[in-house]
Amino acid sequence: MSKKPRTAITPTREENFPEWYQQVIKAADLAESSPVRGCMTVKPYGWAIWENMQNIFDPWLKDYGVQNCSFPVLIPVSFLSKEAEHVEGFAKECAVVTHHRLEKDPENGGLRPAPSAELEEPYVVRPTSETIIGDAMSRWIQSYRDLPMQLNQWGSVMRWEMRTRIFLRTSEFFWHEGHNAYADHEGAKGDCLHILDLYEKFFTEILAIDGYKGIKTADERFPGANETYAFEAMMQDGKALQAATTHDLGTNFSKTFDIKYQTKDGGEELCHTTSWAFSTRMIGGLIMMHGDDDGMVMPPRIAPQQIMILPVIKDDATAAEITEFCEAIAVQLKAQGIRAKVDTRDMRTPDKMWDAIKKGIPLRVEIGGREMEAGEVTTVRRDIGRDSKQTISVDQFVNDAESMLDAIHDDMLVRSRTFRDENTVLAGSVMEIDDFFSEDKIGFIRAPVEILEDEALAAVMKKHGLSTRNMPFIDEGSTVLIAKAY
RNA sequence: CGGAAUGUGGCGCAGUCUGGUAGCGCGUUCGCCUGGGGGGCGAAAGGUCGUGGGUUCGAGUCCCGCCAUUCCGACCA
Repeated sequence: MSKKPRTAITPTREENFPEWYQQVIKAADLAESSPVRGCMTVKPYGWAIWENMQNIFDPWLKDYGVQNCSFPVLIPVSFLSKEAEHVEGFAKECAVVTHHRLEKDPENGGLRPAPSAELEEPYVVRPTSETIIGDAMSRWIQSYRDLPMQLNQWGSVMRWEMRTRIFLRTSEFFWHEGHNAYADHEGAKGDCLHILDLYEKFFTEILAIDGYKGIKTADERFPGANETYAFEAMMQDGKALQAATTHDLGTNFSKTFDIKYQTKDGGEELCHTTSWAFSTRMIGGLIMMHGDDDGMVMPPRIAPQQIMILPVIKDDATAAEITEFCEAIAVQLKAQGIRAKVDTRDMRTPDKMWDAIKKGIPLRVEIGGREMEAGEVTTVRRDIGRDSKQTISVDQFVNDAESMLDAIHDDMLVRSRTFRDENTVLAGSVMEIDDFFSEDKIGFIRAPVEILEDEALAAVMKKHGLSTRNMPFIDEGSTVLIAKAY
């Protein structure tokens, strides 16, 4: 009587992808929704992923010349209103601070904003910081010698979203936002392209997620940008996830915030500014890219725990000895900079295993009396599962651990690429697009850009909930990607 | 903000139609046996039934408001 092995996550991806996504977050203990509408509480295991993202990416920015700093979380409403397109884009989703004091509410005994403490000018909780950083840059940049100015801050922003999902879209989310200023268009454009390359490197080499770099169509541009460049990844359900963007803001913000510099010959010119970001949304991307029906599958380089060592203890007599044996191996792994840990919790072994599986720890190591006697370990790769179970000597394992993790990363990246390629479909007409999505197929459509001129396109896009993702560099602007998106 | 659904111990649900002292599974705690992909037996703890009103002798159950979550749409990283 062979029963189909129970999956750790119900429902499965195939049964109900959005619900599966929620359940993975819960099972892996990444985050939960909070008492604050639309906001999430990121739990330690989830936050550890974000910390790793910061720790890895931040030095890359520093190496490029970017300096970190911090601007206020509150922005004067008057700042936001200066750039016309920018206001239009963000005004409708701003949380507004109007008072600076609470007082006892005579009506119900609770607290209320004190009417006497109303601010003359309200603030918005920053939805993004172009304006307040533009204001600073106008004072900080005087001469061509001050350029380029490359600033970044790690922080959170707030956008009052109508519909939220943990990591993918929450009212408050964490990100880094870079804001650079250059003397001319070439500088700004080069900046956008360079940082997009850094993002690509980060997504492929660290997160094992490949996608498409490209230029956004006009209607998908950032409010206030002349050009938006984006990295678009394909999730397992075929929907697109905009993973990161860089914006060429031209002189739009320089004009409104008076960001000018004196040229070598004494003239006065407007700066060309850029802004660029990725966010905690990428944690959602990791889940939807790599997760399976048993939960999270962490790419090794971002995994908070890369190797989990499970002592398999049968009786109290050998417990201490086995644990010690495990700890000694962990020490050797840690000496190589590997994030390894022995699970010494007072739980049943199978429960520990499932916990490691649901959390997506890349490599699980089981060590019981048998292994200890023989000087061996049993390893299991999370991305492959029980079929990858193998027993090797401790020495070999310690020696190969790093390359085993690299192999996991490489395989995950190849799978990501293969999936993307297999689900990117060429289409030459609006009808083909309609047919594709009418048949419930998933993936990206790659169509000639001329299709954007076709008057029938809008209706089909609307019918299937599609949007243009970008015009990918690989086709040098001759095609456009069309897909459903997060 | 429109359409739909849901809110009952930590989690998943039944109970609501037909009002009458709040139940089940998992998890948790304790004990014993166990321990290499979710084990067994026994005991125990744990709930203002989302919230505020109303109807009633009596409300988880009926009526109204509000809030939250999820899904679909519009909007968006």
